[in-house]
Amino acid sequence: MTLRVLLADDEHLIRGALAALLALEEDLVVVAEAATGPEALAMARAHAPDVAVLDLQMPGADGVSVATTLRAELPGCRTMIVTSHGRPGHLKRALAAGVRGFVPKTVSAQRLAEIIRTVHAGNRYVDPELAADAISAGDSPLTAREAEVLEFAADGAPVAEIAERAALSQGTVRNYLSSAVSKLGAENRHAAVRIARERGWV
Amino acid sequence: MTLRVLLADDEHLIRGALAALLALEEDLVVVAEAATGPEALAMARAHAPDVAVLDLQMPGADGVSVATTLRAELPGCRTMIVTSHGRPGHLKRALAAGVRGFVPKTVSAQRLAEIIRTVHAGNRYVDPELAADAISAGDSPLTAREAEVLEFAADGAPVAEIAERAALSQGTVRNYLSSAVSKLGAENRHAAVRIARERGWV
DNA sequence: CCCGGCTTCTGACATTTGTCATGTACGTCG
DNA sequence: CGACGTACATGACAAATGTCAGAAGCCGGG
Repeated sequence: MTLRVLLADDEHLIRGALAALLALEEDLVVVAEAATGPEALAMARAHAPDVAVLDLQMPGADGVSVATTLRAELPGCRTMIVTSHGRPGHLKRALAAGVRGFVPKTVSAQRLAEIIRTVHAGNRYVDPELAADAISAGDSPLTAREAEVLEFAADGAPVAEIAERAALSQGTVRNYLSSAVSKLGAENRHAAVRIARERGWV
Repeated sequence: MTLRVLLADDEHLIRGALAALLALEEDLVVVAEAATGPEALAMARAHAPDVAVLDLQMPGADGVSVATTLRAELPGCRTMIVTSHGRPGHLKRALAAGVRGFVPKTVSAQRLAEIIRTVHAGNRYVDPELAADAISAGDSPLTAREAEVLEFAADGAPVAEIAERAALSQGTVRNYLSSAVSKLGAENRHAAVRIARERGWV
């Protein structure tokens, strides 16, 4: 009884190397590979794998949104995320999307294989260090609107533009930004964006 | 006559997988692995490899600074950079540091092996797409001071702080920021920072 | 039902910015 | 030498931003 795996990562080098390493495991077989979010979805539909191993950052659609779609379309397919830069908020979003495994790329291949089996068995696995980060970072103190406005401010747009895009008055936008900045203990909104990014709250 | 390779990448998964794939090549042997910049240097000193394959982003010291040191200490050792997010400026800095190969992680393992051989033979290899990006992005239009001030502004610090850290008057800082912003065609300095980052000019 | 929190707005104010004109000093290059 | 570009500064003004007070509506919990 082999365990069928889908591998999605935009870095060809990594993906190929990973596939080779997983192929060494007796009970695992990589049935499909994908380099982008949409491609991963198409491959999953075509091959119905047991476990989908997704990179967090991919062109098209990120790992979490792929996982969400997969959860709806292929309930029998377990999903897990592998990532280089694990920000706490991503972990939260991933778990909310029904992802059962979340590991950094710093783990070894044997460990990854074990985790794939764990996930397939219906259990969950979250990297202890990432979990600790997520717990210590805690929940976002920002309200929904504050987060939304901060997101619009992320690329350095002036208040007028943010107001237009968020369909709010400029005064309201400034109030939200102001409260977000004070909640995050930042110097100004740009620093606030940076902090929220680090914590994965945007 | 085997070709001795040093592999440095902070992601254990990638590094191990890569080592396994390169081991399949008859003429290549991975003599050392490292997860950080300083570790890479120590390993290089201990094993004197023919080619050092360095990740651009590593804890401690990045690939380019490792390459610079290596160039001085072990002139016989060729260096090459492998990276996920290749920004044009990095390529320039890398070439200036005497790096002979610069490839994204999207290449296949066979290709990487070929490139390692190319580099060892004394030739250079730069990924065509990255090269095109670098050429189209061109040289930084910023003067040394403009770039310096922009860098201090990178984390969203207010002008007063930048002025202090750069030992300039606030007016001067604003002038530099202003000219940088107009040179980059940005809305404001924060957008300018983003653009300069993308182009690898910071 | 009333209180508190979230959302939304307005208006006013201080501070921080971006921009411009203008000036000095120091190199280099013709 | 004189012109030119770069580095650095000042001062002044307009625009953007940050902060505060106040006020209205909505919703959920006690």
